[in-house]
Amino acid sequence: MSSKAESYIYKKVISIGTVCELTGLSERQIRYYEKRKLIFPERSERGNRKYSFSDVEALMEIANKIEEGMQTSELRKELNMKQSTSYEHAVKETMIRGQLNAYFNKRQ
Amino acid sequence: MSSKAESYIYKKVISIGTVCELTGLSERQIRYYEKRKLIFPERSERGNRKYSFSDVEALMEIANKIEEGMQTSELRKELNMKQSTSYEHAVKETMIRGQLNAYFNKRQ
DNA sequence: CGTGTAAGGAATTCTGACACG
DNA sequence: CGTGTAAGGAATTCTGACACG
Repeated sequence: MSSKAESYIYKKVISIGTVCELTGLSERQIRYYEKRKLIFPERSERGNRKYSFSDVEALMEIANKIEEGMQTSELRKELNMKQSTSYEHAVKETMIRGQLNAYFNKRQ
Repeated sequence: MSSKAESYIYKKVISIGTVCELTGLSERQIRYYEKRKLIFPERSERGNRKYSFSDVEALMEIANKIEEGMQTSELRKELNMKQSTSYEHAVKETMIRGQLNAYFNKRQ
């Protein structure tokens, strides 16, 4: 009754001020990393940015990498790679599933 | 690297406006249930209420019970019962652990 | 490139109170 | 008892810009 396995991790409910407290970053920094397409907050009706816990984690990793001298463009490339990799995985899975379906459809 | 098992469910990071959206309740209602000691938000430095996902779930249950005609005083009693029950459990566990410790200490 | 800051406006949140019932 | 509302102030958030480098 009180525990649904909805992933609260991805729910965008945290406002920028709270994200600042959680990450130690400034609003300026957080908005800049958004501009560089490293994070993707949602917007409330009024237009206020809303972040998830997942975003907060991502921001802390970004902050570390930046401190180490990495540039946002490089971080952006990393992100693209991760995404294309999981995209390829998805494609592979879809293909296999297609083969399985074809197989079973023949037998039905 | 990106998944820590911290319970985000209990982290107080959601502001009252967002809680309104998530629960469908008014700010007035949410503050009133706090006054009746049914929920316990934290406060930011400035004094703004911060809620957890757990609070949001609790509020939705409260809202249901209220709709069914239950009063906040009754809900408060329910809460006391739940808490005293888990308190009793904790006491029992502590006692058993004490016996175990006593047992092993003797043998050392 | 990454970040600080002052600027001005619009929405947010807070509290205590009047109101109905 | 539970909730709506107008009131006034204080903090929040937003955007675009100037700045340094």
